[in-house]
Amino acid sequence: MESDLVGAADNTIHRMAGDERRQQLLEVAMHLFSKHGFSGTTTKRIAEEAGVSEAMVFKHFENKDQLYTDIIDHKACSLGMESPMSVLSDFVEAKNDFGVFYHLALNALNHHRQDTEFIRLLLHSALEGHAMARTFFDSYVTTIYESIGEYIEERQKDGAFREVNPKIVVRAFSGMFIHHSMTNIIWDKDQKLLKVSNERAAKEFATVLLDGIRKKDSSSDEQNSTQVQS
Amino acid sequence: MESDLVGAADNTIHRMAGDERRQQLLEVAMHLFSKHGFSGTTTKRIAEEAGVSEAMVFKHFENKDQLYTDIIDHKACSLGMESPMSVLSDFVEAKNDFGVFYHLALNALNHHRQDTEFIRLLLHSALEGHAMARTFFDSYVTTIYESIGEYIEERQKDGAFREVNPKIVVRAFSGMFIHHSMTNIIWDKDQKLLKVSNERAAKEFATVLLDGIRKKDSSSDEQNSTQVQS
DNA sequence: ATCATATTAGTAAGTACTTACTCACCGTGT
DNA sequence: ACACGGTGAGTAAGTACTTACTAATATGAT
Repeated sequence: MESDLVGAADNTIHRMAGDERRQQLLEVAMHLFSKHGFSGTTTKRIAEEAGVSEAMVFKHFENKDQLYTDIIDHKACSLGMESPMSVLSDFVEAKNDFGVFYHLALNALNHHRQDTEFIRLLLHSALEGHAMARTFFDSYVTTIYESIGEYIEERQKDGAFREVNPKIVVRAFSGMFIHHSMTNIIWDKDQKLLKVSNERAAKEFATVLLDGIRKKDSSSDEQNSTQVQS
Repeated sequence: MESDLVGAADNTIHRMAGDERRQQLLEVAMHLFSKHGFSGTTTKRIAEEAGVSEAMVFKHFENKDQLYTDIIDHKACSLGMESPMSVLSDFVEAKNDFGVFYHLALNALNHHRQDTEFIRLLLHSALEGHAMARTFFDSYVTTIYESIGEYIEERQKDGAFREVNPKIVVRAFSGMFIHHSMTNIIWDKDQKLLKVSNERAAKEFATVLLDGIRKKDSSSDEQNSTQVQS
């Protein structure tokens, strides 16, 4: 069907160092798993793509399952788990509402764009019911819901926000940017339907969340509000 | 691992009518495909689950691929394709903003909840890059973006909505309820993180979209500074 | 109704090939 | 000299799909 080579820039003939090859196998495997899922990816194909015999895969990884979870551990540690809250703390302390939500969204959108493969892998494993997906969700997503939820609660006490269930607000807002990323990653890769920069998207999403789309002051000025620049 | 029988309420021993069996095979296969994906589902397993020999699968369907696309055609015609806009036309004509967005969301949420298997199938096929996923997206999703987009444009001309790219608004709003459904379907099936009725969710989402979460009458607004230059 | 006939639902046992995984064995650099 | 990166040739269990066949049922002429 397809032929997607990836790590075959091998002029320096064979014989990599062990760790190097292991790393390469992880990358090749991730690429394939993210494209075809777990059961859609064969160990033979992984080996081929890495330019190595199938036996090598099993020298470096106990079995296919182990390889899969190793990829996830590896990636989850290096990229996924760096708390998204750390970047926001300044804005949270300053109670800069727009800053908080803008950077939350922008940060996520940038991550998703640069780590498409991991997102696809995550989705595959979630659909297939792999245990790791649950782990990721429990430790990562729950954290965000709590942190952002707390911020919203605080701002409600300040009288700055309406009284809505904070979790619903988090769901609504994360829905905006996560669904935006998902659409671009799995449905509309060439962004025929909607093409915007991450900055623009984050800005509009944050503005909608905070102010909605309905004009509030129908009395005074008719149209100025937010200006749109493409 | 698991043992999920589905259509084995067979007291009337064997020998179904052809169409009946075909229907049963479609249902069983859909159930399995939605759970394990295309390559994760074997024809043997489908046959087993239907309580019939593997050969029967190939009597009714040319091959595994054909079975897959037959399921999708069948489902897409019967359930997916009924335009979600038809329900909204009354609200659109009345320019009932809340009505439009509330019922758009509620309708989708109810559909997603009652047709979880099809949603999972759709996601699997999109991830696996099956041609049908693209078809579904092109014909179904695009339609919604256009219809709702037009409504928003109209309301902007009325001076009722701010000037934002309508497509971004659609993306933001559809993100709220689609991501809500997706989360409940693939990540948080028992809704530990957030449990709300579809009516409640639709209401809050529509309200957030229209009015945001920030209080408008903030006379005591000290720091807003919602300016960020990208 | 009756019984031969045609049709259809169904199967057991294959075929040709792929799958994950193993093991005995190279060859080269330090 | 030997550890270490690497392979060729396996194996047993699956895989999608086929073949050659049986038996239940519908049909229709008598």
